[in-house]
Amino acid sequence: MSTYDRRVKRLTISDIAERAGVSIGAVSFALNGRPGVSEATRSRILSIAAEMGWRPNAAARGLSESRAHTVGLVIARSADTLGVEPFFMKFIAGLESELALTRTALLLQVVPDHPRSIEAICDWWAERRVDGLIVMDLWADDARLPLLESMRIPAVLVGRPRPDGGMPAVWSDDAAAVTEAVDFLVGLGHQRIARVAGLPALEHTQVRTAAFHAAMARHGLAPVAVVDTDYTWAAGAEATRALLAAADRPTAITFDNDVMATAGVSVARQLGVGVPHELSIIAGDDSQLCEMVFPTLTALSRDVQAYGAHTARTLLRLLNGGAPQSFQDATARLVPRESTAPC
Amino acid sequence: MSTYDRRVKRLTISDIAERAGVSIGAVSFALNGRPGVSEATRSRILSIAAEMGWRPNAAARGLSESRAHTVGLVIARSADTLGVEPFFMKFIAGLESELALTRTALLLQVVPDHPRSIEAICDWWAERRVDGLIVMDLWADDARLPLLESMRIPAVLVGRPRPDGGMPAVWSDDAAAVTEAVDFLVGLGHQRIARVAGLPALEHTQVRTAAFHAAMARHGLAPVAVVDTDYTWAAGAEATRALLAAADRPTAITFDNDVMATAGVSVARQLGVGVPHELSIIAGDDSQLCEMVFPTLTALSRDVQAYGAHTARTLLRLLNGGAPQSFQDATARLVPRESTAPC
DNA sequence: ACGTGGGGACCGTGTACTGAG
DNA sequence: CCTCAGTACACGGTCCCCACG
Repeated sequence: MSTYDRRVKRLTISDIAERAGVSIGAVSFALNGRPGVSEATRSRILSIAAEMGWRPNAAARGLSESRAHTVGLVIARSADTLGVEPFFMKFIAGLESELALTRTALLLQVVPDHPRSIEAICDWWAERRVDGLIVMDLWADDARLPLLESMRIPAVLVGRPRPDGGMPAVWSDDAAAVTEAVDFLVGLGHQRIARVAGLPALEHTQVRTAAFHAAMARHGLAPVAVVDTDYTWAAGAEATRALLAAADRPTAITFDNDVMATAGVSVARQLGVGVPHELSIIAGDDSQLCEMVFPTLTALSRDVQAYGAHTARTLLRLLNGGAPQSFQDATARLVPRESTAPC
Repeated sequence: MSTYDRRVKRLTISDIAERAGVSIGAVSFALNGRPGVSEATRSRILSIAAEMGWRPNAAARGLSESRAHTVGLVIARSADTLGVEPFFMKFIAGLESELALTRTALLLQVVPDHPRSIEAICDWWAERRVDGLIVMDLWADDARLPLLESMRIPAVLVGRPRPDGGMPAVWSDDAAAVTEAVDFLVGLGHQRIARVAGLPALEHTQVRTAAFHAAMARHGLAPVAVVDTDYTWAAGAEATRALLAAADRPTAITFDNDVMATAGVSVARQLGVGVPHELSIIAGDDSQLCEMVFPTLTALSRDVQAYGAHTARTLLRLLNGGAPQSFQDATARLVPRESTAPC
């Protein structure tokens, strides 16, 4: 016999019905705000339910409604890189602030790679554990999208909308943000600018890289280099080392996240390259980290929590029968700090 | 009419039964490995189920078994501090590596304070969304514990076991780790040592502070100061500034996490105090962050993912009817880096 | 005819009980 | 009499149909 007996009698709707002297159907109607009960009965039932602390059993409700009142988020990254990226926790907090309003739960799965992410999605869907999904870290040619479409799984994409518009997306104009960073550096007199990019398979990396080339070209400049990485500190350090060792050393580098920008500062210091006077640095994500290093980092900043909240709202609208409707969030804005200076 | 029709016909157990030419009872027995079906029938049913990609409906199973196959994790911290602490994501990844083995899902909730954490727990339990809980950030006098006991909610504590032993706990010897740090500093010749602690309401902060006093006393030393904080970078910076401005400035400071230690390095530099030659610094958590700053931080390091995995395993054992059995994880070990030097 | 509330089918699984070979 | 499979009901809600005043 276990310490915890699963078979303890728990409060059900019939307890409420009995206590109120009505049928369970009446209780159900009263609680869901449907017509069919008088206002007096409804309020009596509601106060009894509240008093007894009754809440509908999620499994029973889910079975009856064919709705789990739960959405899923699968994150496909190694735990190491996840940990240092403040982005995810902030995003999740934003998601939940919105989900809580409709009593929708969030199921989370952290898996190391894409195949296992697909596996997790299929499992959740087959078991009807989730009503819909939030899909992050979109690849340029993402195997999950055809899967989601063919299985008709409601989902919101965190990233650019697809041309066909079948799924809603929540996104911000990465290209404009990158352009602002380039314009800012050129305005300071920089001509030799390099970009340390994130995972090349990710769509937004490609968008940003294209925008970087375009912005440079508009100023009649050629990029010193664009280096692909995996977002880690080590990769950022190595990229910086290579860039600073080359003959045509850049006078400014933009990094695709804050972690790598920090690595860049660190490497520059080791090599005796002064930041910002000999090298300007811009971080592609903003977080407390950017204010924790010396010099503090000029960064592209956005409200990540709001981003998460908008994502949740977009998914909920879809689940409630709304047509797929994408949402463009605010563009990241440049926050100048100490790591950038005139050239 | 919505794009997504919730009423699409989905595979159920009766589809499998029909296809196999048996009753649904036989299918259920076959899939759950119970006696009552012949081996030939069982394997035939299993292969048909696998071929059709059938998975039991979680709501139906949960309703029938009175078990959600889901556990909950409530994190009560502001999104800001959560973001910079790599600890949580690593811990979650560790939890899930273990939960996935038994197909148990993880429900996550991030709330800003304790009362709302209690609210979330009550909601989940009343709705039977979870079978058990993982309780982190224990307070010395934690209002959640009596609640969990009175409602008989299975839970595992991440922290020291309670004297009564009613709930299993997963913990590591914080006192020993702090002692090792003090011994290390004293071994380097330090006499004036200060401690920048975390949230004073948290139990493990109190344990560490007590251990700090004891270890110092054993060496015949009096602490320069023990400063309570809220774990944020700003608090760490302020504490460091105060300590370094005082007449009896410490020659070494231990910080309760990596973020504040980073702040300490930053403030020391601003004040022209050389690290490590004039000031040694030890970080109480280890992460990539400790290797991202200059000088790199000597830290108390542990395998946080394994910690999460052990926690999940302990909870699952309890849920499967095992007696509450606590688990002492490995003690954090000191990893010397560049931020500590002889005095 | 209309507002109100009772009775019961149904959602998909798990699992006693029952009965046939 | 023992093995295997079929039937029936429980789990706790939602929601439709219909009786009653």
